This record gives sequence, structure tokens and C-alpha cells, in this order.
Amino acid sequence: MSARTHILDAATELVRRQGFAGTSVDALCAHAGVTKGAFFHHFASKEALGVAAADAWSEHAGALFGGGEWHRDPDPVARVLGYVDYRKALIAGEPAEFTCLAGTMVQEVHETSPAIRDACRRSIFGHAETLEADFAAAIAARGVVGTTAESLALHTQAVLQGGFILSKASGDTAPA
Amino acid sequence: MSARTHILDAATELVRRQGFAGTSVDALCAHAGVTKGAFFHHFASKEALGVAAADAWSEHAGALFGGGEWHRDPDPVARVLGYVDYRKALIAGEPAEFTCLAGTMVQEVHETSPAIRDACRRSIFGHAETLEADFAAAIAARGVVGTTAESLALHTQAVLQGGFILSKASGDTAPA
DNA sequence: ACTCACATACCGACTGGTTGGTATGTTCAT
DNA sequence: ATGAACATACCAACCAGTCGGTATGTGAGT
Repeated sequence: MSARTHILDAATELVRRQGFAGTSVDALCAHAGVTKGAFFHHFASKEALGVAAADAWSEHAGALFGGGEWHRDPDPVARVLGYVDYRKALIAGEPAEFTCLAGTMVQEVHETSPAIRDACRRSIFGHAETLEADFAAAIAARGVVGTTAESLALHTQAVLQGGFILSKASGDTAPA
Repeated sequence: MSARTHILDAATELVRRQGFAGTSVDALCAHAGVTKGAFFHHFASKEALGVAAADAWSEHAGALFGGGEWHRDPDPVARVLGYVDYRKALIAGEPAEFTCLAGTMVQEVHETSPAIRDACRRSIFGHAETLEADFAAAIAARGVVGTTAESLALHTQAVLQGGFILSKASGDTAPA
């Protein structure tokens, strides 16, 4: 595994634990087992690392939720419930292990770093978009009125992000 | 207004905008119009300021939601809806103006500062508790089964916190 | 009435360590 | 021999926190 990947992994872990501003480049390098020279060889700045980490997080989410077996269920309602069950199963252990990198980062930097904020927005809203098709089919199958697939998908993301905050505050896994 | 209050106000604004680690003591002092000496006279450390800011936030929320006219409605369902409407009305302008200080802080410091984390937990969960009575009455009035007032109250907080994140990420007020 | 001992509120220069970032190599596969 | 991938040493700015000092009370003893 390359130094770049090591740094990205370290960023994913440390930022989820201590936030972006609370994680220094030195700490990142120490945790990744690389030197500062390697860091600034691969990333022009700490901000660039933040953008790259958010992008890597998007890919990570795509790989995690793209290949699930629940996608093959012919019933769209079952597909949605399969997604929810899978997410529930992921919520275990320490907050740093199941919490969302993009959600954590965007809280701090939404005003100070537009580049990172946009990368986080792409990650969160992009993931929501991948859910829309199943939601739309499930809505049609059940004849539900009064909501759109888009707003429902965004609502699930809001509940998740908010649940992460509550579990960080309480040290518990209540949000599920 | 005392220097202490000025510092607390500055903390509320700057931390919501840039996060806790991203806000230096110098920046706090400059924004509050006080000196470093005044800061460390009133607060033993930056962490102590964080705790005090979260506590002040709890009081702020109590004052904001404690005296609403919707509380006097005899119908518990209307009381709940009144609360929701009031929260909706608060969500306007920039994210830093309607976003939750406790939710923002606890994301960063939940692992590094137990004292601040506990103060944030008290703020969020304490506010949820104030909603439980109305939720319980509304559940009873409507004959709803399958949920508890506590889990519903926490759910509303999760949706709010998550909505704040989405609006910070998108720069929009979609969460309502 | 006076003053002495003590407390509170605040000032701002200073310190030692940390920060993000840079300059200058070295190693090694092509 | 060239360029990508890394290492080492270093820097100026900034960080949280300290410290000696001033200004303004405040209550007790005389």
C-alpha cells in the first residue's frame, strides 16, 4: 500500500476521532508512518488532503453499499429495508468506527474551506441520490403520497448524521 | 455586559462558524473585545470555556423554548406541532445563525474532552427531555402505538442535528 | 474617618512548544 | 539520466497558557 493511501486512511480515522482542525499534519504523518516530505509530496496542502479524504470517502461508501445482496431483491420495499438493516448492522463499536467522515468535516470547515465543503456535499448528497431509485419504486409500489423519493432519501441521511451526533454525545448506540 | 458574557457570546458565534479547535483563544478575545488576561481570569483553560459555552447554550435553549405561546394550547398534538413550527421559523439565514453549538462541538471533542462532551450531552438530551411530556400526551391522545415519547423526542433532535449538517454542506435551508 | 488586608477584574508582554509549509536532498525503478 | 516517491532539516507564524502588574472595590479593626 502506498504512502498516499496510508495518509488517507490515517485521515479517515483521526478526523473522525478529533475533527479536521484538531488533527495536525504531524499527527497524520506519525499515524500513517510517513514523513512530512511524503505528505506534501502527495498533497499540496492540508486542505487538499481534506478534499481527497472526502472524495475517498465517497468511493468507500460506493463500494460498501454498491455491492449488497439486498439490491437484487425484486421487491423495492425490501430493497429499502435491506439498506436500513445493513446500516443498522454497521452501527457498532466506537463512534469513530461507524461515523461519517464527510458529516464531521463539513461541520467545521463549511465556512472556512469551500473546497472541502463541496467535496463533503458531493459525498453526502451523492450517496442520497443512489438511494432515490429504490425509494421511488417503493413509493410507487405502496401508493404513498405526500413525499418525494428525493426528500425521503435526504431525510434518511439527516437522521443518520443526527444519530451519529447523539451517539458521540452519549457514548451509546441509541440512534438505531 | 461583563467580559465573561462577551467571551461566551463570541464563543457561541465563532465555534458555530469554525468549530472548537478551529477557533483560537486569540480570535475569541479579539472578537469579544477583551484581552487574554481577561479570558484566563474568567476561564481556567480553553476547555473550561467550552464547558461554560455548552452550559450557557442549554440556558439559551431553555429561555428560547420555555416561554413559547404554543405551550398553553390545551391540545397536546397542537403543542408538538407548535414546537415544530417554531423550530422551522428559526431556521433562516446563515447556518451559523440557527445551527446547534452543542452538536457542532461534540463532533470534534467527544473523544478528546470528556468534560465538554458531557456538557453537550446535557444540552442536547436535556432539551429532548423537555419535549417528552408533550410527546407522551400527544401519543396518548392519538392512540399511537409502537413508539415511546423518549425515542420520538430524541428522533426529532437527530433530525434537527442531521438537518443542520446537510444545510452546512449544501449552503441551503432544505432540511425543514 | 482611616487604613490595612484581601479580593476581584482586567491588562499585555512573554514563553515554550506546535503549526502548516518549504528547501534540499536521497533512493530507486525505468 | 530522469522523474516520481520519499526523507531530513528547517522556518516563520501561531498556539494555549503564564506572570507581574494596575485599578477598583470591600469589610474589619481601630
